[in-house]
Amino acid sequence: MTETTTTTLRDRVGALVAEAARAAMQAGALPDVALPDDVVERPRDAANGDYASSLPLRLARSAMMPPLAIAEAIAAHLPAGEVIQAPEIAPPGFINLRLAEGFVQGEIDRIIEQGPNFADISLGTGKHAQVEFVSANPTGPLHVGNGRGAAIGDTLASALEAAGYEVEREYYVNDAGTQTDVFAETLYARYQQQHGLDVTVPEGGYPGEYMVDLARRLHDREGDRLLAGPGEPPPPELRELGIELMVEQIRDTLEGFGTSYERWFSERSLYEPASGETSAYDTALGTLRADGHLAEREGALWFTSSELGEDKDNVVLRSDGRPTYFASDIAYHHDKLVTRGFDLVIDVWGADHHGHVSRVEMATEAVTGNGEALHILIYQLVTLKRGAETVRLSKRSGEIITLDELVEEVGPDAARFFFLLRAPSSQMDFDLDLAVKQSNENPVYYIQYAHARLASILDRASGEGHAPEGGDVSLLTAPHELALVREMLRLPEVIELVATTYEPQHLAHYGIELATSFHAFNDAFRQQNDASLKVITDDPALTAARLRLVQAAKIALGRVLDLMGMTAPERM
RNA sequence: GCGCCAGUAGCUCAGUGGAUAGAGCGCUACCCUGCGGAGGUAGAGGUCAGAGGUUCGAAUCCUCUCUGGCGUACCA
Repeated sequence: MTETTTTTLRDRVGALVAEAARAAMQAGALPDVALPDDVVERPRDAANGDYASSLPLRLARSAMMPPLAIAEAIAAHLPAGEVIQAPEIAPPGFINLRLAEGFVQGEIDRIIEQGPNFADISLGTGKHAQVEFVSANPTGPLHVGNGRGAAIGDTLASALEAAGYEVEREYYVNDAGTQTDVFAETLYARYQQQHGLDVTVPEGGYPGEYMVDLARRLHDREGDRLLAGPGEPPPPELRELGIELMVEQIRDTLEGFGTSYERWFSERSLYEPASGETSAYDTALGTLRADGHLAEREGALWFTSSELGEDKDNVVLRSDGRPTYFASDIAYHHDKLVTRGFDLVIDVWGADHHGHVSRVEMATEAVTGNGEALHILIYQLVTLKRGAETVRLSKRSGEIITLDELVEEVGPDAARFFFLLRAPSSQMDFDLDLAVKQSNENPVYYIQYAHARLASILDRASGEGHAPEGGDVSLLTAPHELALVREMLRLPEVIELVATTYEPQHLAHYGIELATSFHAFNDAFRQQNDASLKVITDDPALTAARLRLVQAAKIALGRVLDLMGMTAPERM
């Protein structure tokens, strides 16, 4: 059994350079100076090696030596080895490192051994993480903007899993606030209309047509038993059933988008004491009160965040005695971090909520003492366009484009990938006309096509009696073959990057680059007009070796697609 | 007004203080009796919004200005 390496290759190479630097210090070739954490990076230009270190440039000041002299001192203690070739020094003070050919070849076997676990790292081993995302009010269908949150949150969760965390995906259901009152009133009006009553939707209610559909479903299911007397408010059960139906609809939409959750967390449950104990709300507010973070003023109860550096205080309990959503948020984060004890909690919010970030962070720190564990990820809003025309995203505007409609038009894979390509912090335009018109040119197909081609080659080889088993990877020496392996070896580093920056777009861009490497590899024979460069050739040993490369590439590409929640088709 | 996020190729966008700033789409020219052409190769296209500053080195960090999005409720 081969030992599984769960650090990244970058860390391994970096450790070699750091060791060499320390050896140079011990030998007196270099003054004893502190080393930075990261000593190697991936150079932009492959001509500068697989990894490069700018350590000499960075140490020049503290070591009081010219960068090139430092580079030579380090390089002298950095011999060629199993992993890297002899280093090259490049002005003004870089040490360029190339992976040893034998090492690159051997990694093919290791990737096949690891199979679907290839690229797992141990960054989060033993830690529990929670990613909460979408969490839209259950008062209407999900729109396109929610899709961005779903793609980001789900992929982030997958990347954290690959990084070793135990991850829970959670949807926070706002079933307790004033918006659900408005929802219930609107639904009740539509429900009454179903029974021929002349009632209008209340001022400020939800005008959308979906409320009519919802009322019809309610009518079909429950008949007229939810009708109250004239002038009476909607019965509580109607609200419950309405929210239930809406949550079901949202769950269906997300499943159709390829996203499912471990847990649907009810806001209302924060106010319900668990078996004779105090509720999460009482516990959290009690902590704040005990620590002197609450003050009564103007008949309301305030979180005195201005004493903690915030520009103003925030109401937790209104003068009419009803808690605000902020109060729920405090209790919710206490539950996440203290009651459930997650080591890492990521909230994925749309930019329309960014005004809440600092106060929730502050309150979380106050109530848990562990604010560091919370990371609130803000994604900028999606501007929806039809050609040049901007479509507003709002449940209250006339036209809303639902996530269902988007999935219907472009498919879940393309929709997810489109969202994942953009950094969360970047505002993005989503041109519906373009998405439909150019769906065949969407980069999602570029990646999936590469996967289908890989599968096809293995199929064909199998039909002709070839198999990857027993192939000798040391026969693979062509540049386009080794370049493909090198590209695969980046995946653990990409996962580490996503799991530490919480920015899933790196995965999407990497997917394109890996597919590009494969397409270039696969078309080399055609470009060079040389049939001996094909995978399946007259040479059985070479064929078997190349099939191992193809098998490994299929594993790597399949992993990337899986992390993004996309299908990895065997044929298209 | 104040705060947060952004401004990079014609368009949509990547870019972890390092070497000649990239991709897709669009455009130009090539490569098919094709292990799947939804592909490959090459090319044109840039004042990294502007001005200062920090640094051996800045698209990246800091300050200011301009432009856009969002927020700034006892709404969510």
